[in-house]
Amino acid sequence: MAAEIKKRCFGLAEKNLEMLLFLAGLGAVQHEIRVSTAEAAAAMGISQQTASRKLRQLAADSIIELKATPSGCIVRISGRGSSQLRELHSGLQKIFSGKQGKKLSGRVKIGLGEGKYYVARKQYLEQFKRILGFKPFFGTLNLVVDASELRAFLAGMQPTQIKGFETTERSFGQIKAFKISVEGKEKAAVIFPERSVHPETEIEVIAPINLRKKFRLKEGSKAILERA
Amino acid sequence: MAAEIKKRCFGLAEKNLEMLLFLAGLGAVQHEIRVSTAEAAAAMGISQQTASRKLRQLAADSIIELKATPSGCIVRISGRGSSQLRELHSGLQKIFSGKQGKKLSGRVKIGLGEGKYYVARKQYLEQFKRILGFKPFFGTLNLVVDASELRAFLAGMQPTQIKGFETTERSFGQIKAFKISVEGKEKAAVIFPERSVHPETEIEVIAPINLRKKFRLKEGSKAILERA
DNA sequence: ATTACTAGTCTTCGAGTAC
DNA sequence: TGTACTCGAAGACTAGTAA
Repeated sequence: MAAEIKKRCFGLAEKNLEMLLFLAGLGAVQHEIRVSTAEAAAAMGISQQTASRKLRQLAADSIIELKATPSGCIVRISGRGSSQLRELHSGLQKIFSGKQGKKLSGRVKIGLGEGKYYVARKQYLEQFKRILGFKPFFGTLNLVVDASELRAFLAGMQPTQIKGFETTERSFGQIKAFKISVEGKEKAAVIFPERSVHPETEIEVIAPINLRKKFRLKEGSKAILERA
Repeated sequence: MAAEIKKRCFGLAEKNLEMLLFLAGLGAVQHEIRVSTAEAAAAMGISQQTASRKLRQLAADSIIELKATPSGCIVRISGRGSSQLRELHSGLQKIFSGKQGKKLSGRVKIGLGEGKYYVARKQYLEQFKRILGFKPFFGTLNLVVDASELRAFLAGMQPTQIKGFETTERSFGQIKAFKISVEGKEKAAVIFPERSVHPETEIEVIAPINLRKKFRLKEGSKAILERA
């Protein structure tokens, strides 16, 4: 009975989307329409009872305004329903515009310099050189990015594994690295040391040169990463 | 086990649409992506097991190509999946373009003249005059239209009821009428005699004048109806 | 760390039917 | 014709767990 609140990818917490689309297709976004539950049921390949129930559920969730009369239902999609459909629409537009996860923009955050400490270990350096193809500059560029943009950006790439190792003092965990380019030019890599628990919206970038200097990046500057 | 085939409004026979949208948002339309079932599950507010099942269902329906490895899933949306998303996209575009069900185009079909017989009854004529506001020309214009366009066109209008009656010889059923205009000018009405079983894609139009003559319509000519 | 099977629970469906 | 209730059946979900 409790109204479940689920966060969904497209702002679409709606399970009766199909019915909503059917109604929208009948023009219920713009104005009131008449539908019988049987008509909707036939169009969607479900029973009249289920169509009736789905309509009432949509109405209960304020997705549509519903007046059930003995001669049919008068339906209009509410503001909330429209905005859900619009969100879906713009989401699809993004997908088919082709600019999906090819770039990632972030804002520079001057970190505490922990990155330096890890990256400078010679056991890591040797692997970076061999696997990524460059000896990283001593220091990392930290960027704050959007979590879902980051996910989309990374999903399309193969990660490279940098193995961990142990010294007499302590052990160093493995690092997951993704080859990228910065500002369309500079070869670089996003690294995820598997031990250190980063916030989901913060990433570390290493490159053969001092990125901050080359691109004159200050705290809060915008930087664009692209797939390599 | 049998693959159910349901005809749906948006060409979307897919119940795992949410997962499909999630994958598309990660760029799986353009290229292969890596996702773990747990990651997808967290993003969608479902369990890892369900995410796994949904992925396999999508793969079984050839909506996606799926390679499950011990280090995650490699997913790419198939041609079939893409086209379903595209259809959804264009459907939404139609909805928000605002040209939803405001007009209806049809092709003239020279009928057998049955319409004349009904329409010309003086008991009907009297009601047409009173309720629709005009005395119809002796003869109907038959149009072949698209079933779903017709449904969308009619859903946005209030029907007017023309009552049936009985003569000594036989009885005449009631007629459902929708006030419209033809070619943006001529006042008219689409009528549905409730007795006669029309095919879903054929409608009868009555007007105070001879529409066929006025607009020079022949068999197969295109005619546009608008809401009144 | 993965994927995915099994089993029990919970949700959703639709036939019958009331209004 | 309509909408919508009940209730038994079918399907979907998750926890536990194997691999």
